Amino acid sequence: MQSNLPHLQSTFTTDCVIFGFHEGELKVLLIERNEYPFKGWWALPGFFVQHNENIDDAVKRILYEHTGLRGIYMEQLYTFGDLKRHPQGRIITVAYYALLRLDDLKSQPEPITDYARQAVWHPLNNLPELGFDHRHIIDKSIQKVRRKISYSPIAFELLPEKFTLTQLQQLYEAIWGRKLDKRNFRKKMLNYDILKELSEFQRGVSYRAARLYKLDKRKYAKVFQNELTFSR
Amino acid sequence: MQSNLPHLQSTFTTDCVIFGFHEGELKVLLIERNEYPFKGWWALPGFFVQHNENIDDAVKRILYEHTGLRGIYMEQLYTFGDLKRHPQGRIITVAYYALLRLDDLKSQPEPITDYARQAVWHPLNNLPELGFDHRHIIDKSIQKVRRKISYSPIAFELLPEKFTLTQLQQLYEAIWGRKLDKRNFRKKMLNYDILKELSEFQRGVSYRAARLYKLDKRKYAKVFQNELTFSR
DNA sequence: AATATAGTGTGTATTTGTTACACTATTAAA
DNA sequence: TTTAATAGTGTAACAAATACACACTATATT
Repeated sequence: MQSNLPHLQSTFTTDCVIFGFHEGELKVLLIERNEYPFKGWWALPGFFVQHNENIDDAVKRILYEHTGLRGIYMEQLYTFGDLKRHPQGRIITVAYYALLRLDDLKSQPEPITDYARQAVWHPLNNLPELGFDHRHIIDKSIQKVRRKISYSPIAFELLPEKFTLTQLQQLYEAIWGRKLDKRNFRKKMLNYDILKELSEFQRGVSYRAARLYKLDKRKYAKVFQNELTFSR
Repeated sequence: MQSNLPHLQSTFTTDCVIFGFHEGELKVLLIERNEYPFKGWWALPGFFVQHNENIDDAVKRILYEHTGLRGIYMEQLYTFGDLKRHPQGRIITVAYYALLRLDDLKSQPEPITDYARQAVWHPLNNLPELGFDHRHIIDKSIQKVRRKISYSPIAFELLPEKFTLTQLQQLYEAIWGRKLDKRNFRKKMLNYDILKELSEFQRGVSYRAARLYKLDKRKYAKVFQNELTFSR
């Protein structure tokens, strides 16, 4: 806006809270930092946004560098700009969260960046100490996911393409942090009429195999506009 | 994060969508810009965040400079950073929205900044052409307010301290853009048990004066935690 | 004085959503 | 063939949301 400054550029970072769901537990992908500040500490994947790069593209790049995957669901969360959040001066960070199908990952992720020594999935309920204000960012993102899951079918972004109703229920339970009634959950979920019942069943389990479902993409799109109300 | 850059600083702006409610209509405070780029255009109040200033404080300052008021309700909306959004290079803006009691304003606001020639309330349904991506920012903020009003009593931030139930209903109708059933609205709203019925009535109206209500602050606080569900 | 209009105030029937709750079926492993 | 583990299913009571009916009050216009 100041017209006397010819070519202004913003220096800022982006950080991404990457959620995964495995064995009934929500997990977050953290990196061990290989650069100062907070070298050797756990932190969120994130780095400076390049000057010729849209923010969304930077996040996509960071997601790819840490998971090897593209097309991951992501959404902007909040911008953190407290004067003291970064030891080297005021650097704001535009935080995103992303939801990942863990079965799309072939193996343990190996980051291809200089600033991360390794990337490891941590259970949300048992996080190590984190650098910067990253703990605060994670707390805020889980709040947002918790709210968003009640009016938008984002939960499916965390599940494999074919899933059982029990898996879906466990996911809701993990996000909301409380048990749900099985019959009521199924009734409600099937009533939305966004799931396609498959004739396939689970394999390799030592008990009665559960039926598999997948999202009905057409109906899904409709519901995405109208907004679900999956409360409580 | 790059440890070889000693004192990094972010250059970025903040813009604020200030909502007001008057005569059954939602309004937005716009300024006529007095600086390039977009000199002479309508735009949102907003400017560079100073290097020693928290973002929230910058927004509070901007709100004060344009309305003369402090303690206005405000919330971060989204950060816009498209490469082409600012003609002088990539400047990201951290957008906020604010909700204002118009009766707190003594008169037409007179901005005390250099970059604004005047500030004028515009009806949300009839906005002029705006500079930058500000039209987009307003669209996004009304979506957010529309959603937030269903689970949080932010509507009261737009009303005078003492208000009638009809005013409250008109506000919901203006934000949601549709008519509500009067009897059901009142029943539902009174059921939340967050309003205090006053023994005062409207004055100076040429029809039956309506009873005035105000928020019951104690109960309000409780509800704010638990979250309302005022849907549809 | 009559009429139209806009507002307040109360009640009730209907529909819709939420909750609580317990047994049978299937599969693999021992 | 028994055991262990999980899948799968229906109904009734209750609460909440909605639609709609009616009555009353105040004011402006004619």
